[in-house]
Amino acid sequence: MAKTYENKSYRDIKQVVMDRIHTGIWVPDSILPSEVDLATEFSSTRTTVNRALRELAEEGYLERKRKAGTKILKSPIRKAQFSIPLVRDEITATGATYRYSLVDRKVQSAPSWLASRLDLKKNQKVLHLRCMHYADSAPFQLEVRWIVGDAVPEVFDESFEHSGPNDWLVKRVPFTNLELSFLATKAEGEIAEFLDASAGEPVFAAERITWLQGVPVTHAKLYFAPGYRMTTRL
Amino acid sequence: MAKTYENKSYRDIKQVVMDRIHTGIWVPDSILPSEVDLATEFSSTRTTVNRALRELAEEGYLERKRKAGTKILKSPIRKAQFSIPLVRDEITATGATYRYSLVDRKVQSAPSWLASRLDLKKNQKVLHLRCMHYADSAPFQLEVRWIVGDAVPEVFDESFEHSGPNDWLVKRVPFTNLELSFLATKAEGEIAEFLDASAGEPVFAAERITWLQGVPVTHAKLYFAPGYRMTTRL
DNA sequence: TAGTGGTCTAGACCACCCG
DNA sequence: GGGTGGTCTAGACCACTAT
Repeated sequence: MAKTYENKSYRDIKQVVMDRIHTGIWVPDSILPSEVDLATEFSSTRTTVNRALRELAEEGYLERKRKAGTKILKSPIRKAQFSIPLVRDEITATGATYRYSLVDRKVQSAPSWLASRLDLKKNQKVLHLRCMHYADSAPFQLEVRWIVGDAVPEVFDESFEHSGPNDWLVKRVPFTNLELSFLATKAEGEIAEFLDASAGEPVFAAERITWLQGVPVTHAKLYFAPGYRMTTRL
Repeated sequence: MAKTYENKSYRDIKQVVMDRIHTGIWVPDSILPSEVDLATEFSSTRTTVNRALRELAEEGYLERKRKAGTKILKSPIRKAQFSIPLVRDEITATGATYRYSLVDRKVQSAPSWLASRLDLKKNQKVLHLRCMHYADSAPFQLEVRWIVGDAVPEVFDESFEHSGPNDWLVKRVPFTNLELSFLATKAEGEIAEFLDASAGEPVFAAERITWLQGVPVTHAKLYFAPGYRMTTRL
């Protein structure tokens, strides 16, 4: 005997759909009833059902295609979301005091690895910065940044003595594309010294490249002090 | 002379809102006009404006509160999304051939560090597994996994000789909560051998803990072969 | 308590794309 | 060609919360 549901909210519908998937009433690779049918079953409207299914699709559980219908994905595409706060916020959020220090600043031609990575023209002028971010006087992050002059000419007027280029960039230069990588690397030489790490110690690093409408804006490599973890919860 | 917009789609409205923020027409910390006003301006309806603003809020640009209105955030909370595919999919997506190998399998009491981490009772039975994942015969990932027997009793009947516990778990055991960390660690001893890494070489690792309605299900630590990067684009 | 966003309804037109 | 999802409209009631 089929149980009848009389739900109202899109949240309830999401819940029922997920329950049916988990209990095996609906199985992976099969097609769900159409929105119209579900709306009838739930004594709801298509608009509400649509929102429920749309969100579940965004969350990676379903795949929707016109005419083909809504399919249950075999293995949900689990998406981990990391929020990328400003270093300052990340540090002060822990209760620690944030301190910034400019290590060096130099205008130069783009080194060839960078030109190749960002697809720059030969000899394009870039601003090269190295900065340290401290949490309660302990090294937290070493930032090695390159900013493309053609994309942001005003950057050459900034000293970045008292605050980091990231703060400045997010306020001034929007970006439309971002490539972000996480990796493990070895702390050596100066990097180890700045981070107060033993030579050869593994450190967590992030590499970040941003573009504004196809134009490369900046390349940043962030080396975190030993022991750093990037964590998220779902 | 104020320009009038006559947009229809929620996408257009999102675009206009973002443009106004980027060009400084609307500034951080200020409050946007109400949905009703915007609907009028855009010759649209509140429903459509609502969707536009709701999505921008989800994307981290706005903060919305009843009665208080919609505020522009100073520094948008940038969210990086990483999809967490099954290892198999990650490897085959590159065109390489995937191979799985069970290293060892043991039923035992939870070691104290694990019991503490997952908040298990003393002497709770867990299944301990170590597995290797290869891409074209090159080591790709070493998986060190613990599965809590009380949460998944059937797991003790599985041999996991020919396919990994992850495949099995995602099909059989839904989870409601997930903690995921990325970190850099040193390859030593057996880990280095399995990953074909030099002793002391930095490797990228992920730690993943899942719960089902508050009950801990599994703990996995994934060690990637040297050189691995986790990358995402926005 | 009044104003704002959160959500639902009922209906419509359309784009896409499978068969 | 026809069924499915994508989206918009016009209107309504409600929940929250700043004032």
